[in-house]
Amino acid sequence: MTQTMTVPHPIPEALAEMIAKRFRVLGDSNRLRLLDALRDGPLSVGGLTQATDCTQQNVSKHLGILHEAHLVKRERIGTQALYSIADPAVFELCEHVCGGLRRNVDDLSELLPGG
Amino acid sequence: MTQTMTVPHPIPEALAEMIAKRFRVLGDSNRLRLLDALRDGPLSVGGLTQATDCTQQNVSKHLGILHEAHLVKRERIGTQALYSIADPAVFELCEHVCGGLRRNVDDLSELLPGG
DNA sequence: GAGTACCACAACTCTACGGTTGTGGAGTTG
DNA sequence: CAACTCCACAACCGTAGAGTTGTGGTACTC
Repeated sequence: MTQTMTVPHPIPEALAEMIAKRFRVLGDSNRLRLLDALRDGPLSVGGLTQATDCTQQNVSKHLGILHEAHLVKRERIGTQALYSIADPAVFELCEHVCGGLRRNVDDLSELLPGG
Repeated sequence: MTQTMTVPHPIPEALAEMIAKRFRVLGDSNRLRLLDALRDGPLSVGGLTQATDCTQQNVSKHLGILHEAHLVKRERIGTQALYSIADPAVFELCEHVCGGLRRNVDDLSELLPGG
């Protein structure tokens, strides 16, 4: 499962920008919380607006960004728009980041007495 | 190795912001290229300046950001500053992102005739 | 058809951040 | 000490992007 080193080296400028762009899409806490809210299943814009404490317009805007990045799927049901996770792999990404953060904290902890 | 679902759900606002912040650090192509340039081993600021086409001040600034995020280590040797990868796991992150991008492209490819 | 949800687009403001310029400090060399 | 190299800090400018406000469009309901 751990496909190793498919990224060319040195990395082409264009690829670096593509990867960076996706990282930027994930670099907003509201968008992460929207994705998190969709873990239990599809939700409408109204439902997602309640899940976060943003305005409906703001939620719609962030969902548009996530949708353009193919991170969520959109399905229209009557007057509603049902959003769902397009690729569950995004959560693995967050797990990886969390793992890195944890190692950082552990390293700091060892530097302190009683750590 | 695949530690599953250690991220709480629903995700706390503060944690979402921490994860988002790290994503933002990785959301710049020059920083990704700096990390990529360090894959072969430690390099000085001068060396990294040559590897990219940025000014020395810009490289130093980005390295400062990467260092503050604990993504690179710094070691002073005389007048030089040797930077190196602090946690090789960042490359796995990039691999994951690349995997997601590939799936997106493949999905698009199937929609086109001859795909 | 009138009224009412539900959603998304556009324009605007304000902040965050990338890049440049200028400069100063630390270390080495002669 | 003087000159030079290497690096990082600070101030500035320009732009990308997050959030708000306003609004229009689509689909149900009565």
